[in-house]
Amino acid sequence: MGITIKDVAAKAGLSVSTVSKVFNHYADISPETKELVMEVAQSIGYYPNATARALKTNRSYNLGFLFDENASSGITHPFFAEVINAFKNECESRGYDMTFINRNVGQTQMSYLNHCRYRNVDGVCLAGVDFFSREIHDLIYSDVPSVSIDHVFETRPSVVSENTRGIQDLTEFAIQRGHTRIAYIHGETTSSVTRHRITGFYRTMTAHSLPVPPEYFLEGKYLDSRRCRELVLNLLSLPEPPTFILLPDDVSYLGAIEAANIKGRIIGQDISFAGYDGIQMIQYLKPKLTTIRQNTEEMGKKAADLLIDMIEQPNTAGSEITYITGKLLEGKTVAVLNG
Amino acid sequence: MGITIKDVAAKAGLSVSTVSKVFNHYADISPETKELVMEVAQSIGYYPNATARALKTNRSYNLGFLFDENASSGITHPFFAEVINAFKNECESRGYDMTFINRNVGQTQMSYLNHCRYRNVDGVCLAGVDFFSREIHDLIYSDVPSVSIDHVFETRPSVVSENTRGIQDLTEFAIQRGHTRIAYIHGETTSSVTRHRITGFYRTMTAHSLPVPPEYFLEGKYLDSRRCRELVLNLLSLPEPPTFILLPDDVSYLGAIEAANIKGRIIGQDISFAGYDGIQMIQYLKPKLTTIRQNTEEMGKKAADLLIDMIEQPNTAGSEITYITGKLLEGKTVAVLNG
DNA sequence: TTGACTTTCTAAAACGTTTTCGGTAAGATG
DNA sequence: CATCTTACCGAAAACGTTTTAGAAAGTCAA
Repeated sequence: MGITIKDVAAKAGLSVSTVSKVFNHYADISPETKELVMEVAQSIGYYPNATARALKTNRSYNLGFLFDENASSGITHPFFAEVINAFKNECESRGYDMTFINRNVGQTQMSYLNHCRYRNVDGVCLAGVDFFSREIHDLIYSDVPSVSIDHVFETRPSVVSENTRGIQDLTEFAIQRGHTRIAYIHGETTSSVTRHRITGFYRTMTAHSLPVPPEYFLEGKYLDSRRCRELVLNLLSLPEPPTFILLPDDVSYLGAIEAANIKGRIIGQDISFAGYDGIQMIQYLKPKLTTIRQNTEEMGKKAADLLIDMIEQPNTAGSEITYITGKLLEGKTVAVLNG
Repeated sequence: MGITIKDVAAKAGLSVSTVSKVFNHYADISPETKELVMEVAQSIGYYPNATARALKTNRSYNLGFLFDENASSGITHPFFAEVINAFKNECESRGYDMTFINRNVGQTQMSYLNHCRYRNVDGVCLAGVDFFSREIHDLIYSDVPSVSIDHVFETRPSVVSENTRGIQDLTEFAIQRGHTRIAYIHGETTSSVTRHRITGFYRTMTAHSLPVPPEYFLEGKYLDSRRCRELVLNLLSLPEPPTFILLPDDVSYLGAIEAANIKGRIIGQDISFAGYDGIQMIQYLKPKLTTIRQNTEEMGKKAADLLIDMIEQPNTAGSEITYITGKLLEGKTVAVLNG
């Protein structure tokens, strides 16, 4: 069909092997031959075929990205979109392409592991999945190189954002400004991200000998502003409402604003909020949200680098954990009570 | 390395050809043999290798997605993210995977066309690129099947959202509510999307014999709320400011809100706005934005279907244009002047 | 001149499939 | 019983590469 290495060989009057060697930078090729081959290749528009190459070398230069199996938000998720984008950019600059790994390929169901094998990906990056499922387990403990984001497996490298630290900073920030009645609407406890954040929260509160009454500690959902709205309404209806509320994430702030309006509270005065993620679009809201800006750029890039390093130097592959620190973005949503 | 068809053949006591035929649903296989092969394959965890298959059949079951070459927003773009997600989901349910096509694979620059050939994609979908560039031209007029979103090439099928209609509806909506001083901050004129929208705007204004003074017609930028803020400020500082402003898109509304606040205008009373896209997150803002909700789900799905149909039935491949109609979402940002 | 290196190239096998073309055996037909 | 079908299976070539092992020709020292 297309132009193959044979065409180049024929036109250059050389063997296929020689042409191949030129493209793979072998040493035993004279400069003249090299130049000739390149010229001919250029002139007839030859480009090596990745599939054929992959078949022979068992290297596809294709990386899998596995995330969000329930596909509720998918690529649309503002936080993951940024991470994926950074991952993709780093892949590309290192010569790899990226393919999404999923379970339903056509009619037939396929395990993640099989999908990886089927596509011959050189490695796979996991983010935002159910890290405790059997399927993920099978994949992680298989021979396909992998790296996980915001979850650590003992045998694989991982990139995790310092969630404990982030919530600690936020809580500390509130306390420094005189808040003592601090509530936390956290995300789903099934994820380790949430558990780390909860740890950070309790740790800080305890350090300052502040109580956390059970009605101040609620399970919310990530990215669900409607649910957040309800929970904030509940909190504000309490006989003794909190003065500061930690939200699951930035998107939840949309619901929090509504709840505050309904209750006639002025944000940053009568009630204080903090989010998590540092999503660009949310930062445009008034009042500007105090939050932790996650370094998504770094997370995606680092994940790609770890994965590719592992692929290219399998001997040096470890299971290191790379911590990415977020940054507290001070907005206008936190009242100063001890002015 | 992995488990191959040979292993299955050996264990089942059959030839490689027979096993292959089972997996490709050939007719000349007895039910018993079929079952045996499936059983053995299952038991040793065999899955056909897509690369080998691709090499032989010249079909990779892999689709390229090409978008946003300058990578400014990339996958992060709220509108494209939704389209891509829908495209991806439809691909998957029809048995295809998706790979992003770009230009910089490793150190070496590679044309889009070469990247497609290199990866052996069965087809490619284009969205949000510079449709007038040479590179895109080369790709579109090559033999690799393609479909474009929001731009039409005569020789290829395309999916376009009814942009002219959308702006028409919005403008009409404003006029019906008594607005006559209507300004339009449009996006970059390099895209045909913008040009269609502009057509819709002028057409409606002219139909109602309403003037469009030059100072009411400004070139903004998509997704740039800061720039929008400046332009809205300018408009509101005019001796005779407009009462209604069409914004480039929903994200721009963030800037518009700021500008209105600065100028002390109450949105939906003193000044009216309309956006475009219908992005979920923006809909949570107060006051709720009147906008056109683009049917991104349908756009992505349809693009995938067109592309796959073209690949699977090349004879029936046409160059039809599929129009996707948006839906006017009535918010609270438009004042009624003729109440 | 000879042997030992170097340098540069090539032949051929291999990667894991698909697919064409036959082949064999069993059953059907006369 | 001989022949024709039919149903099922396999051998082998091919897809476009990479890579190993070695061949051919040139260089150089003794």
